[in-house]
Amino acid sequence: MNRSTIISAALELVEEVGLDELTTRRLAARLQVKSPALYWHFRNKQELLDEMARFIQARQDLGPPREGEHWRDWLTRRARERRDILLSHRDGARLIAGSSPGPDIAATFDRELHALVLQGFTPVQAMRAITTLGSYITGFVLEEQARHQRDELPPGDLDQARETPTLLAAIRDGGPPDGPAAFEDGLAFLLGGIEAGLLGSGDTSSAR
Amino acid sequence: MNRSTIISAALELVEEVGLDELTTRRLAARLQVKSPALYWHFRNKQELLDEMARFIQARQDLGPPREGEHWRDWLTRRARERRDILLSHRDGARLIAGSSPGPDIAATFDRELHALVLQGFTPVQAMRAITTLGSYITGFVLEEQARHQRDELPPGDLDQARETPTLLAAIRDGGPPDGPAAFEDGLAFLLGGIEAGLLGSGDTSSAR
DNA sequence: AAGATGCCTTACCGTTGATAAGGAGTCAAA
DNA sequence: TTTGACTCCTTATCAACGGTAAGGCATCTT
Repeated sequence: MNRSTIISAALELVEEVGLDELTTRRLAARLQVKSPALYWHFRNKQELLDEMARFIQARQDLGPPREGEHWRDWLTRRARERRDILLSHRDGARLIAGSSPGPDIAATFDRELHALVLQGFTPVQAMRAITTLGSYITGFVLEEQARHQRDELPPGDLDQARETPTLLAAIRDGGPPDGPAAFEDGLAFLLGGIEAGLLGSGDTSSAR
Repeated sequence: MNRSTIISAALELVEEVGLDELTTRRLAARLQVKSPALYWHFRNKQELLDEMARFIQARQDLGPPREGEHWRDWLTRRARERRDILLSHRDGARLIAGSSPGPDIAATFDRELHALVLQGFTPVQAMRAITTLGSYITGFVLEEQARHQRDELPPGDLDQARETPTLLAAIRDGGPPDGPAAFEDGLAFLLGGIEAGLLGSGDTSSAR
């Protein structure tokens, strides 16, 4: 038993019972071990959670843009992949939101910045583009998963029909405020704004 | 002692010791009371946390746009105010991210949608604009506050100088990935994209 | 005067993250 | 071959947590 096996077991356990029910004892039991044994491999529970978050995020490395791929398509792929990864793990957004990044993440990040710089971004523009997308995705999936978990007990507050007509019309025409369509629309906002930001500043060869 | 005094005391306590150290016993002690007394007023701790989050969010109601105010300026004010509110409470983002909205929030939301519809948005566009901004702000401040709290113990990992040159250049020129400048840039991305989304769809009277 | 209700206390429960101390197995040096 | 160190786990135990049960004591109502 090493750190990797513990992390894998912990992720499996979260998948089954949720992040709140991930306790050192349950995790130890699943590993056929008593709970203090875990503290030989991890200083404390937070260190385990950090590594779990890093493990999830490490799957996000789609590499540089493909040959001739426009940064817009590449960032789109990247954003969707990131949301998919967070969604594919129960409480994935909560998990990564509460942990520190880690050094290998920084290296990947740097490579991504470089890819954008090659397509005409300044380093600052590249950083802003990626971190803004990151904040958006984290916030979006966080709410998405929180609602999904909350809706197991619906409050049934449907007397609002006359108090929130515009909201109801919006939901009727556009679906709920979370979900794939909402994500895509927000993503389009951001990519459009990033492009406009590029054009606004001096240099521009938006087409590659 | 009623619900309001408890909520106020709880918010003060969070300000002093942080959300993780908000326990029913500490809160009760501050109110000169034993901890089970709280359960007369609240069913459980989550209900208290929800109301705390609602209390914070209730301060966010800057009303409809001013006379002649363009939606872009109004949304900008709204976004900055929201970030300021979250930042003004310790762990503010974590607090509101983990709680359910509440019905009065829905009413405010509807009023905001209506204000945008009056300026040419469809209900769906209005909803998308506001919720996307919301996801971004939540995600941004969440990371901002998490880092602020984490940086009390800096890891000192500065051997990365040659491993992440683009990232370092970006930070040198543009400051850290959180902070006011980063927020403003991301906000500008979103507003630009929202405007482009309006223009892209049929109707357009972007100037009011 | 008698009950009902509101608000709090004392006592207690199971569970949690975490520490201390120690015991077996392995492996290397004397 | 014995000794000691190192690894990795166990047992025992801790203080603190969220939460419940039962009861006490005012105050208000009838």
